[in-house]
Amino acid sequence: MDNYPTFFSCSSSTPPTSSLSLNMADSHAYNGFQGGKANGFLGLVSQMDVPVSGRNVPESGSFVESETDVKPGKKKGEKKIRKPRYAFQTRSQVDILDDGYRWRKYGQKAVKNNKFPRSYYRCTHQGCNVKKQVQRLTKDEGIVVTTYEGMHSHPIEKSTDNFEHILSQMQIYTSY
DNA sequence: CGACTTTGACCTGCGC
DNA sequence: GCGCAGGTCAAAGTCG
Repeated sequence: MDNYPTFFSCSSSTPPTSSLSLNMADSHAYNGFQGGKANGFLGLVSQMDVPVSGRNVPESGSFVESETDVKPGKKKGEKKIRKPRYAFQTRSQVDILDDGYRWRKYGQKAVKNNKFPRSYYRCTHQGCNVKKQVQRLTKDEGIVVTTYEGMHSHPIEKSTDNFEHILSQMQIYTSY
């Protein structure tokens, strides 16, 4: 289901912010994530409050907050913990967006209605349970959708120069 | 040799 | 209940 209830709050015609100061590398940036109260973060919206009737084709816009079920059922009787999930699109030639953290790939799946496989990564930092999915759009193979799940519980591991470059690309894309 | 990727199998949820 | 699709596991392979 590539149409998990995402909706893109920022349309291409209305760039949400002119000065995108997204800094996932810093721990205080988590607050913006966790609270979901966008602090100028690309019109971050909470998915749960929105009735999803019908599908929203991700044509434009770039950021989404949604929730996901974690724990497929490895441990029975365990409560389902829902972790917030944050997806954004970037225009990039490469799938691997180096955001400064170290990721280990743990799976890859072909998804329906998409000729590109989706890759699953997990943060390798001990005790850090953050996951991300990387997927390219069939519709526009220049766009990579990265979905983050969970919060990093540790500082970034290397320079974010590269990530800032990515961010600048996001900016370019969202302002189109 | 350790860290990481690859890849098929397995599990679970969901729609019919 | 069945089948499909998404998500995860884990063994084997690869690389520095």
